[in-house]
Amino acid sequence: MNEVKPIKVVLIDNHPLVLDGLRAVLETFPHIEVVGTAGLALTGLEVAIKTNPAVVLIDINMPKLSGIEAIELFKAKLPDCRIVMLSMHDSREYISASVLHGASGYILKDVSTDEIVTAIETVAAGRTYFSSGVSDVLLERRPNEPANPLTTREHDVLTLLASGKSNREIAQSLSLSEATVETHRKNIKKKLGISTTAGLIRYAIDSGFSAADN
Amino acid sequence: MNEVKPIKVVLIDNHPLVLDGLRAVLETFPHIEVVGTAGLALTGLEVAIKTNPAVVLIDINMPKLSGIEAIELFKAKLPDCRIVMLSMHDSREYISASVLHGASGYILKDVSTDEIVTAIETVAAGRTYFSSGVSDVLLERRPNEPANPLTTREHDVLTLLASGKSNREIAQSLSLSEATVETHRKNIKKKLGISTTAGLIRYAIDSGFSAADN
DNA sequence: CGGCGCCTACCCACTACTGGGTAGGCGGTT
DNA sequence: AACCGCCTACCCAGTAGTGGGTAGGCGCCG
Repeated sequence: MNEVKPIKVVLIDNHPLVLDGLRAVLETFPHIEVVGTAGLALTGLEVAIKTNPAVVLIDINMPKLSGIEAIELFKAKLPDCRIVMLSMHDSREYISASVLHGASGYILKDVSTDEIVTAIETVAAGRTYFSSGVSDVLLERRPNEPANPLTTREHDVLTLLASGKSNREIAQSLSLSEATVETHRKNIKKKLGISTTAGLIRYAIDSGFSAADN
Repeated sequence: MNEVKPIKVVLIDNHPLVLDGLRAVLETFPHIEVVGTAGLALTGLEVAIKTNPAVVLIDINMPKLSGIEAIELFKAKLPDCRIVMLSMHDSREYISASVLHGASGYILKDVSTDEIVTAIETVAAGRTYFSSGVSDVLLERRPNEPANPLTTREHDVLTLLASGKSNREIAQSLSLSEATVETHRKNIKKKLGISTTAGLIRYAIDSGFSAADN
């Protein structure tokens, strides 16, 4: 059905390796055309505005701009463009958040390339695509449950926490009382349903907080 | 110089995406021949024994077998095979550890594909290759400094710690006293020069401990 | 056999984090 | 104006982790 006009795709990932690899693989399929790639969400947006792709594949774990924020930008500038999130891990909160913000698909990076092609075809046809592990997460969660990502301040605290700082150091960095940092931390834990510090840090790293190189 | 006989390469990575992508990219170079790929270190070893490649590219962040352990296995079975480590982050201790265990190269995944080709050519020619960020790390460190990776037990403890477990839970998992787990944790911190739990977890995740999907 | 490294385990005082509150100020919405 | 969400900040009792020891048992190597 899509043999006549190829599906235009833009790829965004901060790993050139993944980018070039994905492009090389996708270009072996005649019905898919990679019209642009980018290493940052913002440059990706520029590329997409110029090329008007049907589908954008974007890594959720990006340095400057979180995946969720990126979805909003893309949806605002290119409302007809379908967005597929790529993620290394199945960070539960962000799957639902992605969907709520308008992503049409969510696939884990440990998926086969065939499945990525299927995902592109499916969302280009106007439907949604979620890789196996992902749909489980979505089913677990009632739609009225807000899946509220964190507030700005909570985001700040979590980022510093993930970079290996103690409450006291975070308080100093943000010019806050230590007590306030603890309040934020408590709220984050409550929101995410995570009880240990270790779990918080895993969550932060998996979700693309934390520059990952301190 | 290598145009006549292509360099035989085996790729090992637990992300099919990276694997297929890397293969697709490398196959556009006539002097490089990908003779096999694998998603696990052990299956990779089997493939390598059958195909006798000149170079093995292996992800340091593998579920079952850590990158370092994998190097030892490969060196034991295939002493002439040159090994290049692929890593997502520049985990300082493990760069040196890789080199000490016999890796011929260490490249970060956020490197261009051209640089990967250069790395393959260089190690196949009998030299070593380290991507830019990596060589800095090596220079920082005196060769007599042991770069001692952790003991088996410390490795176990750190892995569980990174998966979000408390000392008590780790003690239960490993059938140890809580006090012993704390001793191990103290020793790990001393060895790595990391004081916070958060820092430990970052280290663990960056270094390819932690199954990354609990 | 003596030494060394590792694993195990405990003591102690101290500090940090936890999880439960409450609460004032601020800005935006109804 | 009343409400709500967010940011700020504190109280408290309890638990967990820190950092400094010591120490016995075990296996390996010279």
